[in-house]
Amino acid sequence: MTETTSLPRGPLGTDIAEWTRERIRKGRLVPGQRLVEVDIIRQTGASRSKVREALQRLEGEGLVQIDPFRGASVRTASIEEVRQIYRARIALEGIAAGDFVRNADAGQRTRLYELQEKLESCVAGNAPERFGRLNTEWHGLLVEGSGNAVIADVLRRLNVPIHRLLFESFYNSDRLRVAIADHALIIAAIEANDPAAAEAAMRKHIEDGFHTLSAIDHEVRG
Amino acid sequence: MTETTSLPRGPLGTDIAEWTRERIRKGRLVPGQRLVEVDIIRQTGASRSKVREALQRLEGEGLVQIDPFRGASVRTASIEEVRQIYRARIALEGIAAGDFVRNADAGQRTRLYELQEKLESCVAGNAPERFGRLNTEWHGLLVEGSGNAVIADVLRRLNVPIHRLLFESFYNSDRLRVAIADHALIIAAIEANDPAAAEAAMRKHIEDGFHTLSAIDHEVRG
DNA sequence: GACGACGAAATTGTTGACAATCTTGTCTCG
DNA sequence: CGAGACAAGATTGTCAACAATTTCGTCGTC
Repeated sequence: MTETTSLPRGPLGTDIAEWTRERIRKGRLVPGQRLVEVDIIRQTGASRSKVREALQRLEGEGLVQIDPFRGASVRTASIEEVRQIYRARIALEGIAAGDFVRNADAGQRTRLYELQEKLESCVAGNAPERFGRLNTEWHGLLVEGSGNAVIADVLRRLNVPIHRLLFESFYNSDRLRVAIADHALIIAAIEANDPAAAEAAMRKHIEDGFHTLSAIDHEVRG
Repeated sequence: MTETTSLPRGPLGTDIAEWTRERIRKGRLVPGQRLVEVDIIRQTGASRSKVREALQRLEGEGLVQIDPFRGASVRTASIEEVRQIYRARIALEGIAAGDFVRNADAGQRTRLYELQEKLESCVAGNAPERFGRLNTEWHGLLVEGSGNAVIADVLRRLNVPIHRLLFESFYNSDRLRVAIADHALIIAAIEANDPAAAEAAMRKHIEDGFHTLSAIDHEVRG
């Protein structure tokens, strides 16, 4: 009896968490905004237990902050925290790039190259939204090819809190060109079977990304 | 009215989580063992809501696994997952060692040296239990000195699932001597103000640690 | 004795009601 | 007009009862 299709059950706690996560990502919920349980219940149809479970889950991920008797609110990530997150990304995606060289199979390499070509097509078409999605996919595929699910999981959690910033104006066409050139360097190291070079190129790529983000932040906040 | 001492409240959800976490660490709860809610209620005096909240929190940390209508059980970490965790530690503690050289103040450096001396005294006294605690403290201080709270948090979560293995027979006197020699190399790089060397030494240290652990595991499981 | 159906006990999932606390609007007094 | 006291409403925290599901022992049949 493994038949579990179309059970008349409401959404699970993880579903609510995912739903809220996505709303934060899309900028629908801004930092500091309070997440009232009843509102989420109305909009999702879930029970209060599930909503509370979801909010606690999101607190564990660092996405929201829960104060006693004041509920959950979208947490604001300071530029200093973003810097620390990027430092962690440098370490983790760096080693993942090296491990991609060591562990990725032919299919994964091919898919990486294909994604790179799609990314390049975005420059001409000037499609920053599409670039964002493909870029996330590119980085995700690289980590997947490294064969390390633990690192993949940690990175997923680290990346979420800064998606809001990305939606500001991160992907202007200058940054697009630089990012694609960085990717090309990483791919060259992969094709040359040089883990150390791949790691170094990835580190530089992410560090540059932070510098761009930092400049934008400095500009926005005055 | 910030006076909140001695509120007549039962233990919080986080307290129960901490309590359970500690029991898993100490080996009191073995992998696969089921965590029955009523038992935890009896032993801690907390309400069921709190216990369930705690278990969900622990699931988020990857310490326990929750199946529908079957409850929570201590999750087993395969040797492959441990390998992936160590790979992440290599990346994160490596970069933290480099950042310690860049960011740590004089007091943190001094404390690191003092801890190293205490660790050395454990070799003569043959006190593996004390060594374990001091070693955790040493690594914690190093990450703290790197000035990166995000990395510190990620590492705290990563380290928990393998504490069980450590209690088997990781800290025999041979391993003690090797670990202390590794630490000495890292400290030398710190004193020489050489971030790259500190990172490289830390990477080697953790990689050796995994090889030791892997050998023990291979031996134990036949 | 092995195997499967059956049912009671144990365990987890869900809901709703109530208590504790915060928030907001209003009123009074200076 | 502004500041503080007060009360009503809104929101979250807690708990206990009930429903759904699994687990385990028992019994009957082959």
